[in-house]
Amino acid sequence: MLKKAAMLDIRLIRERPDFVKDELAKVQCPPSAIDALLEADRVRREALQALESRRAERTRRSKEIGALPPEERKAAGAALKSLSDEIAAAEAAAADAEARFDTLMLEVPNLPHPDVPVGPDDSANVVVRNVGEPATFDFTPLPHWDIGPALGAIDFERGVKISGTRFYVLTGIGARLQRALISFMLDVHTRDHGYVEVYPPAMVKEQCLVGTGNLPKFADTVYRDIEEDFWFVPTAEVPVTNLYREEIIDGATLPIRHVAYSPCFRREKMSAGRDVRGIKRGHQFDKVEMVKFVRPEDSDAALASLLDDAEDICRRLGLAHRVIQMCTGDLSFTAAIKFDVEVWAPGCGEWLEVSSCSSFRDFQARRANIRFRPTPQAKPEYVHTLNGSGLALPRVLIAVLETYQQADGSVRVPEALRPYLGGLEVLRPV
RNA sequence: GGAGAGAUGGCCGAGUGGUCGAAGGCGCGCGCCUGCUAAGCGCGUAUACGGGUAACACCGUAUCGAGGGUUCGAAUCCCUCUCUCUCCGCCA
Repeated sequence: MLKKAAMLDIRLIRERPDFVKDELAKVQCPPSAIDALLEADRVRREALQALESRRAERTRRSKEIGALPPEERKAAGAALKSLSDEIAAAEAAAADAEARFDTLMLEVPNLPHPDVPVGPDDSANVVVRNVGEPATFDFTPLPHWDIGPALGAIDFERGVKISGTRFYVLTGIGARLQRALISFMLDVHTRDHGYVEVYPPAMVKEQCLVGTGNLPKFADTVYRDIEEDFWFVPTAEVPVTNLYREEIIDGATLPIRHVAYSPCFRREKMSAGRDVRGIKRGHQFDKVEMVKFVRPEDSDAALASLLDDAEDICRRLGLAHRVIQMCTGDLSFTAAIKFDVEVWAPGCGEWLEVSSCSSFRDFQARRANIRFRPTPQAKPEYVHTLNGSGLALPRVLIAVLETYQQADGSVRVPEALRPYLGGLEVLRPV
């Protein structure tokens, strides 16, 4: 069966090509991509019509043969042989046209949401708000790559020894602190924010990556096992969004809100040589991810609350943070609108992205074919999908260590985490 | 990993080469009838793409786990694969 892999609605592109071109220009997609797509669509439809009219004829004449007495069928059938050959050729032509169309279709990025500021690159991103005062010190705060080893919490050397560059080992209180953070976040989201926890596979089939938009364009950022054709998830967004792939969801169950803890694997080829210090950017890290499936009319409100759910973790941990809205030029391939949450890390002196909250509108739903019935009798419609980290672990760990460090090298444990560490109040150097 | 069984519509379940997108039942929807309820009766009840329409209607094609093959014609025959179940082995 020919796979329908629409990312944008081809009907919208057909009917309003200039509008689509203008919008995509804002996300740095050239208009020629749309012209190529429209041409491929035209070729595809012609091929389809040619094929279908021949098939209709064959069906009609074959049925006539079926009505004949058995002894006459063989002779009557022989006359249809050439028609069948024609159909085979038409099928091949249609499959080619379809494949060409699908290829182009999958490489067109999402349309930006009208609320997104227009800009060429990250310089035009907008700081939406700052929350909390950055921690101040009467001594020079240390970066986590000094604090961590001193606490016996991070072992960089052995991480490199066993797995190579961009790997580290959390040890003792470090491992325990990360586990506490994971439990804390999952509890907050499930208990107070209404998410249903899932624990998904970290290895998925190729089709899942297409659904979320990682493939075909970003294959070089994902690890895979060639022998079994498994792909290692770069984020829980992939398995969780694909939970409902190829499904028609009962409208009454929307919105669906999931939160998932998972390891994440990234090749980080694009960032070679950058952020090599510390645990900020590794090939493997842990993350708590929130994913929502909502009715289209609810997606704007759902994004606002998703963002607030992510920020709530920062608030409860007492981490100074800011919210950045991405401009059109800095939007990801799949996002229609996106806000990043960054926490302040006073030791390394930088804002760390701990969450990226996006609405994909119907972009992923089209690719993954996730629909819902608005009412029991209505035709299925695409859901809107959203997701955001809630939050990314190693960076929260960094922010906690650096924010709560004290002059003697110890680190206070934020109130909210103490129940998860048996009441422990201070981490002390070993 | 070894052996066997299976995969049909929302569900159950017929169908082994032709008029089958698929009997029958259940469920569901609409209507009728019945002074409640239950039963009964009639009609309807998948998805996608393309054409068509102001929008409906309507027309065509595809889909009986997936892919390929045989044939004028495949749910039905052949091959490959996937998944599920049972037994054995192995494990967390």
